[in-house]
Amino acid sequence: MAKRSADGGERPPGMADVARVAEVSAQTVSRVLSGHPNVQEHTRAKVMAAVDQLGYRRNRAARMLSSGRSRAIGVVNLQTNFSSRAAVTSGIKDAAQAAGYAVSTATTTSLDTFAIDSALSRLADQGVDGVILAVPLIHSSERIEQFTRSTPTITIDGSRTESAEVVAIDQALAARLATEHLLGLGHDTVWHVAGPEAWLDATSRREGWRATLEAAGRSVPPPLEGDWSPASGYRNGLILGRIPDVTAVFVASDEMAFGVIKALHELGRRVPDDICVVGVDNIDLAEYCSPPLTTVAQPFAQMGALAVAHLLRHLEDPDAAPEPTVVEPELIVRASTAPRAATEPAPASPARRSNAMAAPSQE
Amino acid sequence: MAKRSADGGERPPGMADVARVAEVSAQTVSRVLSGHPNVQEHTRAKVMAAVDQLGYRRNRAARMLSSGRSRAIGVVNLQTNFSSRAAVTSGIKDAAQAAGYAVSTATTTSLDTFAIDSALSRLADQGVDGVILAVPLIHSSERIEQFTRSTPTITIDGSRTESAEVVAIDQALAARLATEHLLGLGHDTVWHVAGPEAWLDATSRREGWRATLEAAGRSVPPPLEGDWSPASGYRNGLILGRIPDVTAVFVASDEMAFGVIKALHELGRRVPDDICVVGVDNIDLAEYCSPPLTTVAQPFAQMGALAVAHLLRHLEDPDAAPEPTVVEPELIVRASTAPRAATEPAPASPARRSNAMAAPSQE
DNA sequence: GCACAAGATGTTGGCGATATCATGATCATG
DNA sequence: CATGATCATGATATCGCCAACATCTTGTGC
Repeated sequence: MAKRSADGGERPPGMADVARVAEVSAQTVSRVLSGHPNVQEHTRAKVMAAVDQLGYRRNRAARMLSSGRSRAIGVVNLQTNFSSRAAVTSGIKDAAQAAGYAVSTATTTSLDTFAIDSALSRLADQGVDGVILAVPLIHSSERIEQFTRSTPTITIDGSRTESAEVVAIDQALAARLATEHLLGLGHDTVWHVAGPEAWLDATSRREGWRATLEAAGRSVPPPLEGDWSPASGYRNGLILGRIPDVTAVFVASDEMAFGVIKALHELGRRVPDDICVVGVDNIDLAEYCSPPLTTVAQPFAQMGALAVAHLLRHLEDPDAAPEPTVVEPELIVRASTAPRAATEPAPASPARRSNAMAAPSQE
Repeated sequence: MAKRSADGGERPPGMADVARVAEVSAQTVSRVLSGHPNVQEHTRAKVMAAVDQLGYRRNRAARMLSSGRSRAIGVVNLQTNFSSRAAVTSGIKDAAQAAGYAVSTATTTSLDTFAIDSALSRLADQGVDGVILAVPLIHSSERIEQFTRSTPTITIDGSRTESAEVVAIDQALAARLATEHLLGLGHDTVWHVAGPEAWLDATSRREGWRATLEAAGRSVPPPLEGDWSPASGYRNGLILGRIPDVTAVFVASDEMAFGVIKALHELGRRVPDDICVVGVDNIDLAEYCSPPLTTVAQPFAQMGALAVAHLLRHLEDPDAAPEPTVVEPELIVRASTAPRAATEPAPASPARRSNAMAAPSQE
């Protein structure tokens, strides 16, 4: 068995070593280290002294094996470069670390049931105590339901399952903020470049946009759809720029908004003079777009922290009532939107026809 | 002891259960699952059948405790939103996962010795078998050296320590590609916005830039310095735009380049007509900058994979010779650079004198 | 002053897997 | 056909810690 053969190195100290130095039993050491209340101050001090004299650290594997808990939580995330995803994860990590939990993330490259299931199994293998699901659950499978039943799970993108608790950003509100902002600037209606349907966030934004227009008695233009990438924004921008009616666009992500704006530039439509654009996410570069992008900031880190809080509460007390929670986004106004009245007649060179259809076709 | 009390749920099957079903000993199950060669095909099949009949999965904690190895590697990373960092991590994760290793990341918010040391400790607590250090090691402390001596470590940002192996992108080459590209376009010399000195990547780029200029017999302008953020690029752009001599700038990151370009726009200096800009990283949005950004793409994922390969090789065979490895970046030419000759006389508002001395002093 | 509660610490027995050694079977060789 | 080598498998002893129970101390009420 584990014989740190060769190496000549001495193995790291164990609880027994600490116990010997502190002249107490190993169990007492354990109690001190776990913050158990029934230990005399005097004893505690002796133990702590021994601990850092020896540079002792508890062995995670042994703890886990013995107690059946890992003090680790898992996160399922989609593998992307989008900073919004990273921001969520980092919020989760900070909160978890503060609570003494480790985080292990499993990334998936697709949203299909199999891929998500396999990410969950990887986490299960790691022995996580709970999971935060940061991807949309389009079709939940029996295996997934079974997992969420046996392992406390929080979803943070709006997915509902039988047995998982939900923490999310109010996406309908995000859409309403953006849309009302544009209407308030004097636009007759607002067009929309949505995210992929598979993403619940995306559909919530789309519905929020639609509802806002309807509530205001405006016509609802047909929504376009992208895949969150700047390239897909660009393709949609090439379309929007050719529709004379379009004066305001609500784009479901900043990355896509960059693409839309680039396309509009190329078509000679000025932003914000001819067309106003609002994004979502408030990525770092939003302010450095030209023009600086008006967008809806999402409290990613806060949501991550909240998800962790809920999960840990659930882990400590499995009977706690699951309460869905939403956090609110905030509109950040920059220069990609401006009052419509002030800049009505725009003689800028309108759409040129040309090889502008170069956009590669993809679903 | 671990008594899954209450819950009424039956505990997951153990190796003994599998052994019983397959009518072999637990040890044989272990052999089969570890791919040990000395097992008859017949037996192996029986065991496998039992395994997936029961849905058995080995308990990681027990394995770890018993074998002393965790089959997990750790990554130390800086907490940022920059996609380049995420790309490296994701390259690492993929490669590790493919090899059956888990990855746990520890993020640090600062580069000081204490913060890095504490990130390493967190990883040590997790019991990782090896570590990939993705942040620069400015001052290595005794504790850090001790860690790298006892745990196989790879650095991927150029840090050298006594006992860690190095995998890195050739940053001097990145700088040379950018600088030579600009010189090749007819510029007399090239200015530089560097990253923070603490980052070895940044200093390598700066030295590569300097060396290239010197080799070409050009004058070397004083380098400016940012902190990788778009905001710092913007600040430096406001300075550069006021210096009439400046016609070409090599910016040490795309994010900063966005800021530089925004500043130049605001000062009325056209890109690329008046000033050419080259970035580094080739982030997703680089193509959607206006103008689309010429940049040096770095093979982040490849480097991550390579680092994992080296680390695992080292783990399997501790005596393998440590061989430093570099991977090469690639220049991506877009519209933020153009031949100088073609656009010589640029009557754009030249430098105004003012508070342009804001440049922080640096060595 | 006694019985009993509550607090402080020690003792024992695994958690689930793997390493090591032991054993029985098969096989080549002289 | 005996002898040792090689292969396939089993038995046993932990790995380092924590849970449950046992024990010993101290304090408290009547």
